[in-house]
Amino acid sequence: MSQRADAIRNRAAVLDAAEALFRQDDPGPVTLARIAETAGVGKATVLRRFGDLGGLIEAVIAPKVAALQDAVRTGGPPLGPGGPPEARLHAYLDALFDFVLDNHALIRALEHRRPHAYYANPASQFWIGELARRLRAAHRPVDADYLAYAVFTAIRADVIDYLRSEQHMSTDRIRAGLHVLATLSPPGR
Amino acid sequence: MSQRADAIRNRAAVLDAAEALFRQDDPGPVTLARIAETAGVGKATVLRRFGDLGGLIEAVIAPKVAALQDAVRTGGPPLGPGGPPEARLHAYLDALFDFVLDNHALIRALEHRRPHAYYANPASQFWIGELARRLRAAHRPVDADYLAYAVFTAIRADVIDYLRSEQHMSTDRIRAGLHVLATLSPPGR
DNA sequence: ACCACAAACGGTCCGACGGTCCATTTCTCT
DNA sequence: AGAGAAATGGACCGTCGGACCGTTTGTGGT
Repeated sequence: MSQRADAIRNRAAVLDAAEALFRQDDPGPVTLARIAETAGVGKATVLRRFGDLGGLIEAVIAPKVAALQDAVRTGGPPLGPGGPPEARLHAYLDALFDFVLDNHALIRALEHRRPHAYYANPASQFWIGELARRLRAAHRPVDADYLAYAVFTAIRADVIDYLRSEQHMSTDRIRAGLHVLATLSPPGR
Repeated sequence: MSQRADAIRNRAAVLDAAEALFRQDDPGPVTLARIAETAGVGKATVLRRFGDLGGLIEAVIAPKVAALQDAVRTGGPPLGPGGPPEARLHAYLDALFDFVLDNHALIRALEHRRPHAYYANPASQFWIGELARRLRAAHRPVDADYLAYAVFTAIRADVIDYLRSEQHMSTDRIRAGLHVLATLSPPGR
């Protein structure tokens, strides 16, 4: 046997506890000790299982990331393969935007721990790469790789949270702005 | 007399020390204790003068912010008032971009302490407001207020540092991408 | 020149945090 | 049931931002 039963149970308990804490309306500081306590487990158990707090957070979103990646890679069009490039780009933007809205607290935590690590994260790299691909497919005569980073940065959870809570922008307005950003093309002058 | 001489001297020493530390190529963690030690002063002196670390950092960039704001408000065109809207927008973007490059460590420190605080900062609000104004003046048929936030977010120091150091994008490429971002208009379909 | 007092000072202390250590407990296989 | 490996968790550590407070220092009035 590769894993002891209690270890598996505890692992799940920790993931559930972290998820629950981050899911709250205002999570406040989601600390290692709080997660451990909520899971009814010692801090060391959390760390041994996930390496560090960053690893735990990544483990919490991992299934959600995988689900979205599946939809993108093998789901039905236009989010999955197939369909007109224009529609694929917009469907992808919507999916990404919803993903950030759904997991904003989690993502903010990731963004906060060493920003480089957030962009370097395999999941982020996938989102950005796919974004660039779809921008290119939509034939935008621009530096698609840079624009992909710019658009991805525009959907950072901290930015969106700020625009919503402090600037009172509706999600629809932000979403619309995002689509415009990705639809823009240089003036033909 | 409103201020004692030694207080003034120490205040300057602290500002110089902080500036020097942040100015280094790789500042590493610029900590309260390190700033105090470099300035030859106790930590309490730093805190009493500036409230907290955030206040100190803001005090360090304040003169640079003021200088750029002066150039924007009362300098010669196209950065200052006057000139064609198109040129004014580009000159402003260049100035803002250079400003971030020059002060990236300082700005990253600000971004890192509660992202909301960074955007809410009066200086940031000025940059964003002016950006929206110039976007509107250039007659972009878009949500200028949102686009201003998006562009401002694209010149976050953490993002630019990442693109340069990890993605090996040249500053010229980033700068060009930025100009394109602000020059784009929706396709006329 | 001196003195008294407010202003400024800085070393020490505190609480919170992420992470490590290791003596003890608990599972699982035979 | 028993042995040994696996897992555990509370105590511990280093670091950080910030508060406290007894001591020192500048300054304006005499």
